[in-house]
Amino acid sequence: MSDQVEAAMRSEAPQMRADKHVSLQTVERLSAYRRVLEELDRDGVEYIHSQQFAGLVGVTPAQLRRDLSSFGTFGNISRGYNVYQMGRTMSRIMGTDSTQSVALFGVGDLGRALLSYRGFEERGFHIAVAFDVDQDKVGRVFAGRRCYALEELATVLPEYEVRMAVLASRPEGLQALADRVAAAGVHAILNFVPKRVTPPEGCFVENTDISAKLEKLSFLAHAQATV
Amino acid sequence: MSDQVEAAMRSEAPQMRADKHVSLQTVERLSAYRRVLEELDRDGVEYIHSQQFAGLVGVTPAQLRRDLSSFGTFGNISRGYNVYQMGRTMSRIMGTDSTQSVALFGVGDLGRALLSYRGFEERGFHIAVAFDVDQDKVGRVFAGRRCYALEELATVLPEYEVRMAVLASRPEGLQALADRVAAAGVHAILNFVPKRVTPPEGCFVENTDISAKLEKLSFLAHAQATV
DNA sequence: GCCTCACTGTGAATAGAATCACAGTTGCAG
DNA sequence: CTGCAACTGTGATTCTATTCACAGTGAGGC
Ligand SMILES: NC(=O)c1ccc[n+]([C@@H]2O[C@H](COP(=O)([O-])OP(=O)(O)OC[C@H]3O[C@@H](n4cnc5c(N)ncnc54)[C@H](O)[C@@H]3O)[C@@H](O)[C@H]2O)c1
Ligand SMILES: NC(=O)c1ccc[n+]([C@@H]2O[C@H](COP(=O)([O-])OP(=O)(O)OC[C@H]3O[C@@H](n4cnc5c(N)ncnc54)[C@H](O)[C@@H]3O)[C@@H](O)[C@H]2O)c1
Repeated sequence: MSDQVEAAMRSEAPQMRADKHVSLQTVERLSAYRRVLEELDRDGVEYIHSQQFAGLVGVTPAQLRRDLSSFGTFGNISRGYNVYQMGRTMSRIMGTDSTQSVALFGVGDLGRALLSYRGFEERGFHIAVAFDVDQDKVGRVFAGRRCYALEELATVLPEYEVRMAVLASRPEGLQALADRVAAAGVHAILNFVPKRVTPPEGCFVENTDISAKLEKLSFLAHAQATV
Repeated sequence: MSDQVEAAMRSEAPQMRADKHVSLQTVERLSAYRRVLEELDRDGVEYIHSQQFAGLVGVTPAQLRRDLSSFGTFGNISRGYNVYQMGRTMSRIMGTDSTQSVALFGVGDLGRALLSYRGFEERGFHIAVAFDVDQDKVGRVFAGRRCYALEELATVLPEYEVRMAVLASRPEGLQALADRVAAAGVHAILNFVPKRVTPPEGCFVENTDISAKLEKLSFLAHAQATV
């Protein structure tokens, strides 16, 4: 093997780590890293140092390096990080390097907005199918995606190879819905319904409570006003 | 003052604290606490202990007590917490005991879903007005709310006494938009656009990145699969 | 080929959040 | 009125995340 090839391998191929513990907070920053890497790649940047990279993402360089180090070693000491290479690696780590099918539950106002959103495809997610309890909606096609009745869940989900689910239904029966979805083989649920869901066995649940965000902001704005 | 009255005051009136430091994580749990208190109140529960309360919210009793203690003392040692009283106090702490006006920027699919959502009013927020750059949308009324051109921002926001803003526009010019909004007197921004915003001076920014949530879930589901 | 410079990856130190554990209180039973 | 049982609020502790700081390294200049 020539020195060039060897050197290239050393500097280009990230040493991924089949590692132990990765903090949840690190995971949350990962998508921000990937987004910045994508922009840099579009701008034709080949290498970037932790200092500038961190500046673009809005974290400290130390934190960036620490986060990355929990997945392996990526950086070339003098040149910094290879933008393209590392973007690919991030996608691989997050499992978004190939498109995954997602199912939507609840084709209301929010559900339809999600269905017509293009951004998910760019990030490796495809809402392949929708479900609703409303008989007026079942059988119809929304933004190209068919809406099924909840009863068809167990047969339809495997058919579309659905790995993740988004809940935009109603608070009533939310836990039961989550349990059914998990039982049908879904291992990750994104929940928009403002009600607590106890994660079913073997299934991750992530909540997005928009009102809660507003409340947090309200508190902060208020608190500052009184200081 | 009779003993009864004195006892009642001691047990019912929360001792609020004009306190020092409140952790951000505590603030985020506050809305969950309030939601549960509301449900309990609807169910006619008068008092509840930290143990059961924590169970309903999904935190440990110790954490609940610690969180509450950073705002003052609420609990009656033997009877627990007064559900109604504490619900009111939570609202007051978060500044949601009276309705606040919110402005929406970007009347696209997501913006319209937010406009027709009833849940915000229940939580003390009222989207009073909308803005868009699209001339087809300016002047129209969406779910009862008028859509203005961005240029009218400086005059319209004070008119509606807007305290907070929601951004559901596009990535282009996002920072400039945030800066303008903040300059018009808004101190808190909820941003749905997947692009980093540097908080303008004196303004809090909270981001909700739905794709990032999916990416996090994808990572978790993947990671578990390989364990 | 060697030297220099500035960068990464990571132990050590610090800051911060969650949990433990209990002193002190209070409602209530008798 | 007294004693008991059980709860809160909080100091002390543990656990986790972030930042510091530097040894070791590689690219590029000469
Ligand atoms: N619209 C928003 O902007 C917004 C904002 C924050 C939170 N949310 C939450 O997101 C959820 C959806 O909001 P929305 O405005 O689209 O509500 P919506 O009432 O317009 O739509 C809900 C849809 O879910 C369906 N549904 C009800 N139970 C179901 C079940 N068990 N399985 C499948 N489908 C079911 C209904 O038939 C309806 O079509 C609500 O829980 C709401 O609180 C919405
Ligand atoms: N729709 C979704 O489900 C979804 C999900 C996640 C994130 N988002 C993000 O939310 C934002 C809105 O999504 P959408 O689907 O409604 O997009 P959209 O393209 O349907 O609507 C965007 C609206 O914002 C307006 N706009 C653009 N620039 C503006 C500005 N500077 N000031 C005011 N208005 C402006 C446009 O005219 C348009 O009406 C996007 O940035 C998108 O990435 C949307």
